[in-house]
Amino acid sequence: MQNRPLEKETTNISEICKKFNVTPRTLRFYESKELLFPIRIGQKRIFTRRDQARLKLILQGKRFGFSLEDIRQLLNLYDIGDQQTTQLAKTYELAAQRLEIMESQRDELTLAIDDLKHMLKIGKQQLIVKGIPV
Amino acid sequence: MQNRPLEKETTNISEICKKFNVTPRTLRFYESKELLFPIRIGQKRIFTRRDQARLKLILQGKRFGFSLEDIRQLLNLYDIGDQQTTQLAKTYELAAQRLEIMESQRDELTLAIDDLKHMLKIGKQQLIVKGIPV
DNA sequence: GTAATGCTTGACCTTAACGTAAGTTTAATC
DNA sequence: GATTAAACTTACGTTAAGGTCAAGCATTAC
Repeated sequence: MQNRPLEKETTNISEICKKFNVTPRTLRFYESKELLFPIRIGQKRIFTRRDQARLKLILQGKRFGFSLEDIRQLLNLYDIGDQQTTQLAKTYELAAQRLEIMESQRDELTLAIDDLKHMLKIGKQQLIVKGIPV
Repeated sequence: MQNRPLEKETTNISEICKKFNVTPRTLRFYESKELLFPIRIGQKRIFTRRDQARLKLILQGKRFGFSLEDIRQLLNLYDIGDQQTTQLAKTYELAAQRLEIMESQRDELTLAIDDLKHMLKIGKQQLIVKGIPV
């Protein structure tokens, strides 16, 4: 009732690469930057469920143009229970700032989308005038 | 009635730098990449109104993570009247694709914002439990 | 035993978007 | 005419996020 037999808890590097469509180099790079913390069996890396969760967030963060360093700091939010109290307040502050940035970013993106839509409309008319099917 | 005396049509590099908060290097770089086409008086650059309009769009585009090369291609939309018909259709296509990307990007951003808000809520409770003012 | 995998570490390479520094021209001012 | 300020060119430097070898273990496959 408390285990989910179909989800492997840990796995090796090549499985992760397939699953998330990244290269080994990327995973090692993220480890070197302290974004992931695979455990070692001998000298091989084993990625835990926690690593996989973090990786998912890393890739998501990248899509919004966050730097790896930004992401590293944000990931601490997920470890919020483990944090020292002083750190916790700081991390909270960071996240709050980030939220503001993201919201204004979304607003601007919305504006840009409207602009682009407008341009497309004009472009479409041009095409129609010239008798090109669109 | 058809001239706006308060808006200078052309201007030199330092004015542009102030106005748009960029460095001369940036402007020269954009010129080298064929994003801007200042005219030359002797060896000095003179930026036209067209250059300024383009620069505005460049800076806007950058904020959404577009590469300069992407932006260069999108800028062609604004020169739509000058375009060859064949190019026009292609550019339209490019812009339409970009619009889709931007819209899905906004959707994801919205999701990420919600996630982050959720995390902040949790973080806030933690802080309150520990008696830290927030 | 040896061959083929799969994983490892190190080291240097790459691209984008400028920064920065050094030396040169040009225009304006004293 | 000399100085100074603003622009210019050329060219090497920088940072982020990996790519791309090279060389070396360790395990399994025969």
